[in-house]
Amino acid sequence: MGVGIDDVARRAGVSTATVSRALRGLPEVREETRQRVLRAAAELNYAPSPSASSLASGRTRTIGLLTASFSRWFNRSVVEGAERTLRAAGFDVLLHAFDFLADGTRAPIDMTTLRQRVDGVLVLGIPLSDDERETLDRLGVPVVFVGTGPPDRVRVRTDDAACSRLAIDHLVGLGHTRIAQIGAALPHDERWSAASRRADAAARRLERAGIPADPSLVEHGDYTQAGGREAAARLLERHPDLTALYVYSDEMAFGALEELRGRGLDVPGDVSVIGVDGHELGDLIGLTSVVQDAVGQGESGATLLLEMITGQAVASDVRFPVSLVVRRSTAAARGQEALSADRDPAVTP
Amino acid sequence: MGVGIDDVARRAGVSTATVSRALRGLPEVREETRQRVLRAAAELNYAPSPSASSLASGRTRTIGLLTASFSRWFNRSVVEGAERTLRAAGFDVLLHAFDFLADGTRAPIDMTTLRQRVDGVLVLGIPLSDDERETLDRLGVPVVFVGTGPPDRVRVRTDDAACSRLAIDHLVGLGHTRIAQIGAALPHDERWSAASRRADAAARRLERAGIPADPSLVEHGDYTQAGGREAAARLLERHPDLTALYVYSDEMAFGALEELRGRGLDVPGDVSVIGVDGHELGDLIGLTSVVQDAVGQGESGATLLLEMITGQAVASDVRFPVSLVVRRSTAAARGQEALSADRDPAVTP
DNA sequence: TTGTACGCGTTATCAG
DNA sequence: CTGATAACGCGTACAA
Repeated sequence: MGVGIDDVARRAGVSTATVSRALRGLPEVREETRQRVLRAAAELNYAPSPSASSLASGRTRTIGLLTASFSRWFNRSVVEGAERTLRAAGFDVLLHAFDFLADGTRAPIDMTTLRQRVDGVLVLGIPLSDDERETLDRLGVPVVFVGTGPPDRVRVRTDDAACSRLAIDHLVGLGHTRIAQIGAALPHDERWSAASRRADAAARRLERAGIPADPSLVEHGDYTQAGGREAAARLLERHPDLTALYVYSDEMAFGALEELRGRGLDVPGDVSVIGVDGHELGDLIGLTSVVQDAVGQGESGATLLLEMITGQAVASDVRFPVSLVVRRSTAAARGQEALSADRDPAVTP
Repeated sequence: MGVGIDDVARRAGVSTATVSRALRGLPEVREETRQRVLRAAAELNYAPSPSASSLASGRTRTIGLLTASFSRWFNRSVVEGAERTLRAAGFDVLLHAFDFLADGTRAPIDMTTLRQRVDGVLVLGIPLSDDERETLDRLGVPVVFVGTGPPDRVRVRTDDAACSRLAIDHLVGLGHTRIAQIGAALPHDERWSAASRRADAAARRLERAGIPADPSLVEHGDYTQAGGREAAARLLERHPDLTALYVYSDEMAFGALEELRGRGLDVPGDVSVIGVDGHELGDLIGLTSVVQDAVGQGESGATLLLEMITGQAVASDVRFPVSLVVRRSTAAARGQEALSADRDPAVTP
């Protein structure tokens, strides 16, 4: 069934080898011959079989996209950017989404399913175990990490230090001293995750402001709204007197807002909340946030991967800038009202 | 390079044919032989080459997922459910996302890239042109439509009539008569899109309530927040006196809320708003909504597709139920306060 | 139940 | 610049 390369060859009056060369745009074909082949292919509505092509060439024109679930804004935004870039370059995208359990763990990823299937792999927001990294390496294809990744690999990420700096300095500038955080529990690779970089940077900024470190002021969520809500509940239980919350993602921050509202606490009257991401609904909800360009990180990661596939040398550590967008969810700590005289007095979202 | 099927055969002391049969779990292999093969394969860390396997068998164990962009909640939720189901069945997912332009149009989809690449196709929320449907058919693989699809195809969808019935009856029950709608402009297949089904059903319910049809009370968005906001602006420009808004997706409804707030209008004091979907943030924002199970629709579509691939007869039209969740964004029309005496008086989200 | 041998549709090598 | 032909690695009739 189906029309094959030799049908085209026969019709164009050339060999299959020439058809293959002409269709792939190789330079050693006379222009007139190429046109003849192109016409014959079009007339027969010919399209090469990807399996046969892969088998013979060893290339697949396919990229594996390993990502944590779309329930997280960052992941789906990165996927959007990466998919678009890869498709524009003629690559297909094989999607592997992984669900994390509530405690931050997940089932181990079986990389062997990708063997011989992809020309490269993009890993989004999933810290991999050493074992997983090793089997990934054994695939023998380029790998790019987006969002979180070991320092010796090609990676694209948010400037996490700047992230925490902007957030903490903003809160400190408003007079807050009882500042709690909602980060992320991650089973693997903790030192190189975005969450741990943010935690480290936050600790430094707090110290710099003369605020003593207190581990009990740090809780962990799973980057979902529900997880953020639960983490906020645990914090408020332990520290009813906290006045500010630095949350590592907008979605977790939304969950925290729900919890605060549920407890009858006013935002920002009683508690200021700042998130990270730049979620589309941040404006409507009035959430102050450190925003980043996630789609751009996807595009960038895809571009790097494509360059590696064509054998180019690439920058190994691309860092994306962040910026602060102040909305209604943060305000001066009690007793510091003067500082915020010019701010919108509107209350909870 | 790499270990092949004959390495395994040699090690297990059998032929390559037996290795192939044993590894695929075919019944005609003696159990003892199978174990020997399995052990040899494991020891050599063997995995069959997908390209070679596809080339020889004609099967790919891959599903094509055609979807409109993840910017829409429905799409990403369906993808989540479908991906999980397909992976659990041992199928890979090839992701093709398509961006719609603001006017509801998009670049034509080139289905030929899927030829010989997939065993089936899942189409999510993209109305296809006749031409696209035809080339899709020529792929010769089963196709399932989720969210929107022609009546003669296997499809999974929301009960759109119930959707509009719940929404309109809710608003009518609150005493509203100037009810505007934000639907979706779709370039192809308009008669069979979810939006047109909802529009038809809404018109019927309004008529039933004695409210005359007025096309100028219907606007179109692109299912994004920004599109919803713009559509709301156009409606309010034309009909400053409208008191209720039935929006075909929560995200567009969020955009409408932004526009209303921007104009200093109170929700639900001046205008009631009801959306559709069951977006995670509906609760925090206080949006009344007709909720549906999008993840379930993804799972269902994937299951149907898998059944079709194995040659089973399947239900051709699966309809998912919807239900109404009332929150703060809807209230009695002015002059009807008595009806809502028991409702939360809270104002704009 | 197992083995043999051919075919799947390209690409790449090497001559010409 | 073009053609002949050998891989590529596995599935599957057919034979045993």
